[in-house]
Amino acid sequence: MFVATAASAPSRPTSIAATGLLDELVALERIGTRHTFQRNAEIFADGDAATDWFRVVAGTVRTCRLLPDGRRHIAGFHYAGDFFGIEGLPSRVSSAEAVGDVVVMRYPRKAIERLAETNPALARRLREMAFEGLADAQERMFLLGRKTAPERVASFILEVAQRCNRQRKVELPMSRYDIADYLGLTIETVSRTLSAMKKAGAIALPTIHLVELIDRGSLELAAGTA
Amino acid sequence: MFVATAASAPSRPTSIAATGLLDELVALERIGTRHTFQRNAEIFADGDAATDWFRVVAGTVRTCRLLPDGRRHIAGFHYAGDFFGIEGLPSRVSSAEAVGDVVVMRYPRKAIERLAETNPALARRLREMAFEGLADAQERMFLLGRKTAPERVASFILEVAQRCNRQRKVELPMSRYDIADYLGLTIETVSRTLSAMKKAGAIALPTIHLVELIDRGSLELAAGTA
DNA sequence: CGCGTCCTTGAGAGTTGTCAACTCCAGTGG
DNA sequence: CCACTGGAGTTGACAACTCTCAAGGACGCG
Repeated sequence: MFVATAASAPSRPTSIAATGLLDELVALERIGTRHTFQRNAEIFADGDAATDWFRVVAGTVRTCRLLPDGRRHIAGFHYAGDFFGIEGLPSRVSSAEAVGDVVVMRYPRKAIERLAETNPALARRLREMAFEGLADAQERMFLLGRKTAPERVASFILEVAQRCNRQRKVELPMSRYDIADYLGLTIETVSRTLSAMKKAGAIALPTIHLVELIDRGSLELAAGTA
Repeated sequence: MFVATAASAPSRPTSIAATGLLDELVALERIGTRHTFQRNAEIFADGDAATDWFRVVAGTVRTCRLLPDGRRHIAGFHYAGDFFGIEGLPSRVSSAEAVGDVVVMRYPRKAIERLAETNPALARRLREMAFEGLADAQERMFLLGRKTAPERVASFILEVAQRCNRQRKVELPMSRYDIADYLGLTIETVSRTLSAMKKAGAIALPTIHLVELIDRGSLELAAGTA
């Protein structure tokens, strides 16, 4: 099970066997505990001590930040295989919630650190993971700072498609509200933009949570950066 | 020299002696080479092979991304002590430029990786650095996704003040254009917002590149999250 | 079948962007 | 010494994109 989810994770696929990671990953697995959460359940809360790391086994997790007046921003969606809650702060500045029903593994941070001290392969993997996270974050900052609403939505659809290895039918497990808070828009703007893309023939929306890519080229063009 | 700059770097100060990092840092220093760049000179370019990591010794560096139509976003400013160019991608998706005259150290990535394989303390430090970078990036994403122009500018001033350990007089080495591209605004909006803050008595602007914090409380209030 | 939640669509408002003129200042050369 | 020049910054008027507010539709669930 673990190997399967680990293999489905990578944006930059590395052969587990080749890196000699397998033993380390098994060791990691041994210190983890399995937990399930229902839709919208809180996995950890803003202000909690950040004593654990998490990894998604099944389902989708969102990490959120709130402003006192209610404005919300979603720092990220985490899919099967992804680690989350791994920022370097002693306490949480965001909360993590289940988008649908999810299964996660929880690893005590201290135990991971101990493992990493003696397992260079695991240490390298953790490092790579963090650096990949940095690259992703820069991509998102660019989107939030300089892209228009249609560009953001197009980028988002393509991002999910790539993350989940889908060519035509892309599942969006999250609500429009989640998408809006992820892209720095409002639900109305997201909805309108999707409708416009549908009318333009770039996508179809067979159900609320499914996007079908009709004209990928025009989406990539709209996204600004493919 | 190295120890001094390393000591001036941390947002989360860790005693170098206590972590036993000193030897590793010296080893790191040995594989680095020193380089100087003039104002606006390019340190690395979009598309270059990401074979090296960099650290600022003196001055300020900006990392930029460009859209074909000319829109620019500044992914980050890097001050003395900061590492930059450490994302996990094989080639650069951004360029790095000197804001003023700068001195940087360049470290071959492979050599760093080799060092990290055998030095758990260095490996841990690199990991911490990456995780801190992730936390910073989340803060920035929140700013770009959900904060208003005045909130962004106030947050920026406070961020620079904290980064450079200043209480009242904060130096902004970068141009208004740089600030705008960092905050996802236009120079006009940045300029107007600074003028409004000045008129409101929150700050003074003795010179173009200097901000004096008159009423820090109102700035923190305006920033939304202090 | 009714209710609630999520989504869509419309109309109008507001923040921020665009375009343009003006100021300020450093550097240069008459 | 002063005029000229160019870049950076400021300010104003207007436009536009996105948000806000509001109503109406779709769908699932009791």
